[in-house]
Amino acid sequence: MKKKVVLAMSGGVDSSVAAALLVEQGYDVIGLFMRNWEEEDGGGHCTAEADYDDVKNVCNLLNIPYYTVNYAKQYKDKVFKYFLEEYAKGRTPNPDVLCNREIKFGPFLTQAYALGADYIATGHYCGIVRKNGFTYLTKAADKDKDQTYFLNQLSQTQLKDVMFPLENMVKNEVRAIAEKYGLSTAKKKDSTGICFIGERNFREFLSNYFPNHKGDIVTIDGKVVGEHIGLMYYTIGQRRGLGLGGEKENQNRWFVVEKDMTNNRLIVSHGDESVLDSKALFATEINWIPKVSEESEFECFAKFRYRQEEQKVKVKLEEAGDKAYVEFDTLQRAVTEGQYVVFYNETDCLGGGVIDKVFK
RNA sequence: AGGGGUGUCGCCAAGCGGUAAGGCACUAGACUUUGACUCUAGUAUUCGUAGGUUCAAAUCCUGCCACCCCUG
Repeated sequence: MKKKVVLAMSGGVDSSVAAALLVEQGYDVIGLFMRNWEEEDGGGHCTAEADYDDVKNVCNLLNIPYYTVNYAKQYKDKVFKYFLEEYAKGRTPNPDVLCNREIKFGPFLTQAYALGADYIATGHYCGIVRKNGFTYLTKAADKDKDQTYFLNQLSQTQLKDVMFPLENMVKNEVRAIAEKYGLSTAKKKDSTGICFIGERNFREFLSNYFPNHKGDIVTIDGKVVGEHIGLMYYTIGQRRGLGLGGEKENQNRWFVVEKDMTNNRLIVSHGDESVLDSKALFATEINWIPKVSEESEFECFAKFRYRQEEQKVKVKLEEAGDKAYVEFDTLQRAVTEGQYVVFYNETDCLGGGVIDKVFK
């Protein structure tokens, strides 16, 4: 009896190739397409349609069944609500980390099991290893595409039956396989932007949810140099979008140093960037994979944002590992509250948590 | 009212008779399953304005306008 795998298909190359590989490996594959975002601003919801068309094409070519599910409500309640709340607090959230925890490995998992899945698969670039009764999340073979950062919040239960068919693949190979199979997605551009919402003018998008609350842009010394359109539109270390020109004595680019929520002021500087450096952070809501360390203090590596080199850090656990102080080996630029700190050793993703406070 | 100074792209700012540097902003791409960062490219037929001198003016001359100082 063939093992049944339910695969999350987005209509991109990665999940398309994952489907082909699973079929090749002799699994009984079912494709599931998620539609989690209802357009509210009139604009084209045609992308989701086009993506679903690709899913259909690929599934028909591979001769596997496919279904579509809609978790727009769950997405809104569990991901988007948090996203807006965080912005309202002046933080910079990472909705995609939650999207994985709450949707792709939430209702989707349930649905997959309901369809009789033995395994659940996605087109993520990351690996999975099972030993000693635990499931480990490992880094992808393609170091450049590694997506473990976004999966740092997954529990053992969620990972239990997960497969990542692309774990040993490099992007080029994936493209090549797509070509070989003649998949309609072979040359499709990688999708970017917030998961399910897609790439868009971020400022314009946020403006649908927040009133413009203008205020002063001031330098560290308190000199007013401009006007901002609302603090939620900016994030620490940001340069573009400030609209600030050069000054006679200092022609360097301006950047955001801090968001003063109480006074509705955006603090900026230019030139010396060391004001953005920090030496430690305090993280909350930490999820450890596969389980919390037995030592309350240890060294490992960490990333403070996706696509960053891993940094050497020292972790000091608090509250049974739910929270932690993380000290950096070297100063880090623009570590931002609301983002995730994700821990690694040489081979595995050890989990991660929300950056709640940053220490300079 | 008198004396001095300044007016070059949204912001700074070179140029000072030979046919508009540069930086920042901005725009567009690249990169990217968050937001950022980063990278590449583009961006003044025109120099406050009206005349004049000259083969040739942002650069010289004159009037006017605006702004900034100082003196009353």
